[in-house]
Amino acid sequence: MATHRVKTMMELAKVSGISRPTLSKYFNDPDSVRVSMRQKIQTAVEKYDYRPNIFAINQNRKLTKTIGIVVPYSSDPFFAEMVRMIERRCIDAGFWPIVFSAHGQQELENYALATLQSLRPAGALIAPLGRGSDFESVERFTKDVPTIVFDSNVAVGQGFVGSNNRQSIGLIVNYLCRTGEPPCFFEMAPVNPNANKRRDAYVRTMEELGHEPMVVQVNRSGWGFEEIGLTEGNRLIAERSLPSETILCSNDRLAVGLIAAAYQNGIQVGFKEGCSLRIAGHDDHPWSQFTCPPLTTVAQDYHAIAEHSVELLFDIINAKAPAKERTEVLFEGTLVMRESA
Amino acid sequence: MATHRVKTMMELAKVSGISRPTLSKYFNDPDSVRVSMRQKIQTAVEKYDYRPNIFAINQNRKLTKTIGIVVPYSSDPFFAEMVRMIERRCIDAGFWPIVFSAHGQQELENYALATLQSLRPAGALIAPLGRGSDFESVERFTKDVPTIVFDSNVAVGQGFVGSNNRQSIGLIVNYLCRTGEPPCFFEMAPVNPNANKRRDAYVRTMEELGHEPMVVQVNRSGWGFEEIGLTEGNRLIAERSLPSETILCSNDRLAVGLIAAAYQNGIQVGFKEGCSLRIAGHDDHPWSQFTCPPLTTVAQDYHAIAEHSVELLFDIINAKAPAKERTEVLFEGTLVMRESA
DNA sequence: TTTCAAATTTTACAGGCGTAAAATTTCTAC
DNA sequence: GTAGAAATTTTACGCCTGTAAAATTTGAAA
Repeated sequence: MATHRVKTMMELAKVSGISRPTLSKYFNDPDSVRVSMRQKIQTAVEKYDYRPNIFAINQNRKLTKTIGIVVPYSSDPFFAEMVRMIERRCIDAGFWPIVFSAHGQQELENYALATLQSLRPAGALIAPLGRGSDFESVERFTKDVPTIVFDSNVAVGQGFVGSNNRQSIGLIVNYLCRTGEPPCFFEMAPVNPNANKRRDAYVRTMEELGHEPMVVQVNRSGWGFEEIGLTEGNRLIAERSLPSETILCSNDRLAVGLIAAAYQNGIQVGFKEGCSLRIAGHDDHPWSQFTCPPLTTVAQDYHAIAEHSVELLFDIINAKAPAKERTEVLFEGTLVMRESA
Repeated sequence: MATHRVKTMMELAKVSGISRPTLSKYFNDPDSVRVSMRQKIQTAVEKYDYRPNIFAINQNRKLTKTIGIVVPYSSDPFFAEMVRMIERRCIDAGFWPIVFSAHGQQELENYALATLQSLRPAGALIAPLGRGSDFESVERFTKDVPTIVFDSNVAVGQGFVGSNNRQSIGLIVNYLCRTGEPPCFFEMAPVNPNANKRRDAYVRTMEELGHEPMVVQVNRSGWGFEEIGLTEGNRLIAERSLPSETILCSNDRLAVGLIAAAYQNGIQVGFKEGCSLRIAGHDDHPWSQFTCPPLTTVAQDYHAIAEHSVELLFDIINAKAPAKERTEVLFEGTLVMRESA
């Protein structure tokens, strides 16, 4: 069966006795040819190990089968997980996902968008850097490519899918207040809209419950959240400047660092007798169950967000008309009670 | 300056009064045209916001500027970090990196390789799944594309760059033996050559030091290392079947899970007075410094591995001749002493 | 067997750029 | 100012597939 390999569709047409347009039709949509023909083609394709030239294909198609995925930081477990789910859905739907990470840098986000744009993708799913984004560039991109924004609600694209921070923060603040001392809120300089929404949600919930909001903002930025949690946690502990013995972190990665700081200072973390600090997070990152103690947090609905983002994008692509209205979909968080708070 | 956008090189030639072949030459290598011409072109390109069509370009070039990067699991912090460094180097060298993750699945690794191959990349840097790889597929890929293998030494491609496990494991085993009870070795069913090499290195070093090797292998596989460390750690502790109070884990992620297990069983981990278990890892993952207690481990030289892999690949690409001999380069690990052992 | 719609083949052109060869212009050195 | 080299332009063809339109064949129902 190891016949010489065939490199063009024309050659395949010759050796298989099938016309080239029919082959072309088949590769565009295997179901568009008769069953008998389909099988004949499949046999020939395998026999001659033929694969269409991606570049030639996309040169003439108005719409490629490429779906761009752009995330701000690919090693962040939240995004890593999102990417995995999104990729899977795209492949299953016959699309060709291609992933870019901005690695936390505006320059690289712009590069990714420019590169992606020149690939003329059918659509894109992007989680912008947020505050670090070059808004003009992102907007220009979305003017050209059907785009769904997820996680960080930058006001561009045909839609947004994310978490309902108001609800999820409300949930955990309520829990923390009911089970002990009302929490203070630990955050760094906000890097994206989520961070702001979470702080605001914290403040509002505390006020609703009749407590004084206590926001501890440290003047740090970047994507090394754990390191910030550790360093600043050490400082706050040394200065004894934490306004509460219950600390709600703006996200799990910050909490991971803070827990490390507590440990290194000999402070027992947890909700049980003998513990002097309660620490909670937000997101339910994959590693949050492995902290010591395991982290109490609010889970974002990863699956729903990924699923819905992709569905929304496919709808827009298939509609072939830019949605007249930017849709926003928010999923609710669920409380995950572990040992830390 | 917001003139109407120009979409083809021909149009750009018309509006700028520069011939198309010269433009083509410029885009292939800006240095191949005179300075005055270069500036004229750059001005026109910006004015008309022109970007060459990637598909049309690559259709005719024998060699594209694409560099494929394939990793077994993009959310593993080791690979996430490697990808970041490799991407950066490629971009700086004027190449176009494109990343694929196998997400731990053979099927997806094959898909990634096939997709990549049809992009006709100038070269590829791949970290195979290892045992989970479809060797035939990987080998077929490397026959077609100049490839450097990193991390997991599967015997394909033009070269390999990785860590000297013999040395690094020797280092930490020595350290552990000098500072306390000789370690047992905790591993799961090996997923790649590294795992085997590390165990063998452990056994040999122990023998050299006159100690009885104690390998604890748990019959689990997959990429959820922390979970395995936690679950199996809990079991081993409950059964009291750990052969030593010093445990060297085959990698940091396993150690993270094991530390969590110890914590949850009320066991103090560390090298200090009052601790009853010492736990060490291998790799120095980004989050190993945030465990409780911080993890003692051996650092792989991420930077050197990334750097050298890329250099090697560029050498091969530029030589335009397949290396007659497969080169193997190993970098040494360095001991990172923290609190856990 | 006839009939007609559906599938396939034939023919032909388009897409945007690489690239080769010959003709022309521009620059550098004398 | 001029020769000679280097850069640029002109001209023309090729890459591999998409796709449209007309001609032909195929298949299944009547």
